[in-house]
Amino acid sequence: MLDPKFIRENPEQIKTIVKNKGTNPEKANVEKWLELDKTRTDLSNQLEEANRRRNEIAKQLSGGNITDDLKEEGKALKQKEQELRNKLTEVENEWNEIAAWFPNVPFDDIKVGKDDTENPEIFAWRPDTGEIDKNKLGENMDSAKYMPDNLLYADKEFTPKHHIDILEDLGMADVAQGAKIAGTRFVYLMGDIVRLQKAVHAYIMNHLYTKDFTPVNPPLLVKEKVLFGTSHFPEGRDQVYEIKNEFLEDKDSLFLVGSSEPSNFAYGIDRVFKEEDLPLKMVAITPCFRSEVGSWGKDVRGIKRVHQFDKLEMDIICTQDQSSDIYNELLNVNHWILQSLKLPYHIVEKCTGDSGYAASARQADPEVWLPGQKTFMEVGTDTNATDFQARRMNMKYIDKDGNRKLCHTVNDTGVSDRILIAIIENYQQSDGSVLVPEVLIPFMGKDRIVKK
RNA sequence: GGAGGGGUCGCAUAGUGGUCUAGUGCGUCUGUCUUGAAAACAGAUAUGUUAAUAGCAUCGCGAGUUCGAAUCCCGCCCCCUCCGCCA
Repeated sequence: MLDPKFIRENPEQIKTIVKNKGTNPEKANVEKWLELDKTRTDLSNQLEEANRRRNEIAKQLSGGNITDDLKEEGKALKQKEQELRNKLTEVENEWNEIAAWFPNVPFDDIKVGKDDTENPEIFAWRPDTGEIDKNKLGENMDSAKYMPDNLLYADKEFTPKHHIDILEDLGMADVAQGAKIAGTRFVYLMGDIVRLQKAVHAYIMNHLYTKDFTPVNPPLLVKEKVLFGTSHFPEGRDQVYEIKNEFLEDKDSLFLVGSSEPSNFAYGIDRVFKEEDLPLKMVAITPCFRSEVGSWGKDVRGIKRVHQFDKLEMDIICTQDQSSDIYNELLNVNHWILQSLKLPYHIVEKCTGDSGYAASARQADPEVWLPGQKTFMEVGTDTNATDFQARRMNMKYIDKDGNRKLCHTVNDTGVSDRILIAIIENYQQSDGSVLVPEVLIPFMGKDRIVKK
């Protein structure tokens, strides 16, 4: 949510942002909003004037000296007030509805681009030779030609396999049974792949504990306002599973979160933090649920895009001065994870056209190189939402001078289950086994995953 | 699912139709006093909105009665205690 005052004063800028971000201009209709805004102010002034007069009359009548004239005027005012309030509510609803579609203002240096093919690469790294010269980076996949052609950890040269083939050969994934009991894009993961997942989680959590993170187990079924708060609604409503049945205590629906981000940030709803208590650095490992509507024909093979997966997610509530540094700090966590797992990767900063997430003022995606598929796979997203989510969630802090200010929110994927794909495809061996990355061996209790 | 109690200004409480946006205590801030601190005394101390030190809104939420609602009616939410059921 943007500050109405800001919209009022910068309508042309909003139009540009709507265009650059590819937001539906019918929904994010600036002109219509401005019109409604005027009507709203007008109605609101009239209503306040009516209320003022009504209060005045009530005061005059207090103490029992009732006169019919004033009583009649009061009665008439009540009528008028009712009408005004109805109109105002109507206008305000529409006014809010449109404003809900205005995306956050991107930072000035964010590239204007049409889609992911124009995302600038800001960093690239491979385990054997280290960071790739920044001059060699470009857009999208331009650094691919500097990425390893072959598997870096293979015992000998062979044609790499797709992760799902490796998983099924090793008896660690059962897609067919998942589909049978829950439908397509549901999968059973079993055995060492699960142990590997737990190892990755433990490895990262131990690191984050030293960085002042608070582990959180949040609710995963939440009310609508939570998903509105993070801006998953209204834009991404179709991505979310709605739980609606007669057994809910509340009549309103609940929604299964697609990430712990909404749940974690909702911890700050209607709160006023003390400045010295910020940043509040939360980390949660939770299941995530996504309908994936609209991408039913995409990534159908394997576990890259499924309806349910686990994610280690970092969510930080901070002051306005802290968000940029926190954003970089989280990106450094991503660097640390991928480098210590010795996975080749690059990081792209999302251009306006690829940053569909309304709350985003800046976003970057770490993407791991898959030598077998000769492509990068997104494994996370670091997002600075500035005050966009905080305004929707009414999340504030009191600064040193006693002023109330909106918080900033920053969120980043630590790892999702996609990291398992990255590990398996990069560490596969000619005999079908998979090496365990060195740093995970103590957490895994073994150095290789083999067929039973 | 059944029975009862409760949600008021940071905290604790008072407040059953007008003098209540709201009293009192604690806390916090400022001042007086003091070398300084404490104590005592005096004053201040909610948020949102708006150009506004004026106005309006807000006593869990929503709707209603009334000229006028923290207070009355209706619906809902949340918390606590007990019983039942269950993971």
